[in-house]
Amino acid sequence: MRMSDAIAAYILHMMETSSDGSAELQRNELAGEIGCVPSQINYVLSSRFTPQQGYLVESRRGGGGYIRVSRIRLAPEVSMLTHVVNSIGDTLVASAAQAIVQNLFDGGFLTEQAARTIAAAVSDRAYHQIPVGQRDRVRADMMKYMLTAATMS
Amino acid sequence: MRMSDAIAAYILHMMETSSDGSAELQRNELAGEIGCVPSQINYVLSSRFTPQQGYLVESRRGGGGYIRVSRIRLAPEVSMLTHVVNSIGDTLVASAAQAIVQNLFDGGFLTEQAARTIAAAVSDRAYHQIPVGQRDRVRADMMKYMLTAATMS
DNA sequence: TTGATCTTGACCTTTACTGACCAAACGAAT
DNA sequence: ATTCGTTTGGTCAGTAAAGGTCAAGATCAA
Repeated sequence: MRMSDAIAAYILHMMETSSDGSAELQRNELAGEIGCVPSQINYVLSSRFTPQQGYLVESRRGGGGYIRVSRIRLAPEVSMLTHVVNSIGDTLVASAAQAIVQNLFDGGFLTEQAARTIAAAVSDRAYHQIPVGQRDRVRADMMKYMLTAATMS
Repeated sequence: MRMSDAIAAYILHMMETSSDGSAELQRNELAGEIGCVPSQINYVLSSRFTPQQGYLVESRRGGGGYIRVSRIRLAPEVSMLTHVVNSIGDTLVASAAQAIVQNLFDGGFLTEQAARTIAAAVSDRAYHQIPVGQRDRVRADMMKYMLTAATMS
């Protein structure tokens, strides 16, 4: 198992077991327990706990410093999908697209069938006929059209 | 025996003997064992483990990367979708795509949200960045991937 | 012969990991 | 209040470790 996955799992577990659903940790201590360099914690936070994936990360340096990770509170349905659509730029990489779909599904904004369908439509394998340099643009378009349509249900 | 057949057989064997019916492999390692170049694994996956043939391929790059191949479980009630997927050729015009979606929705094979989503993804508007002559090919691909994904649960 | 399928290798993109160096917050001494 | 050492976390560039793409050539089958 990748070390990054172990770190992510650890943080997720902390979030699940804590009373308020957030994880509060100390960077050096966690790095010591898991056995990695401290900066890898930052790598995991920035690659797997981004706002687009539905997480909020706050931190403080100095004595008594901490890192707190919590799930972003989800807004009402229509405004959530609209907000996500508006946040998508002209291009969208496959991994970011998958994260968006996962987050919307977790938040209950997409049915399982719709989520699976969208995930398939934005996966890299669906674009093999399209030149590599253009895929992310088409994907962004596709995602916006689909989420907009999903909103109207 | 062709090398591609050997690779396909190897993957199939992995799937049969694994506990969950899926094969998880590392591209370079498998290429080394079988004695072919790594990229041939991709060729085999894209020619013999397509959604139309009933397989789902997922992969991840980077350290600790992997390729996972699994067989799509087909429930009796979704044989309709399977049949539709198989009946789609290499190209698919927008009007035919809309008709297919409408029929599947009417038949109760798609939820309303999924139907709206798919309809958006195969509508002409979604393809304005793609050269006209290529749209129907991409659309056919997109439709097959989405319907295949929609059959899974 | 000719079109489809197979094979290969050079080059590319993404993801993971590490460590040196940086920046901020705290607290005690002045 | 200022200074300064200590304790945190932050950044970034480099390296390594995967898988992906593409086009050219080889082989096979009709």
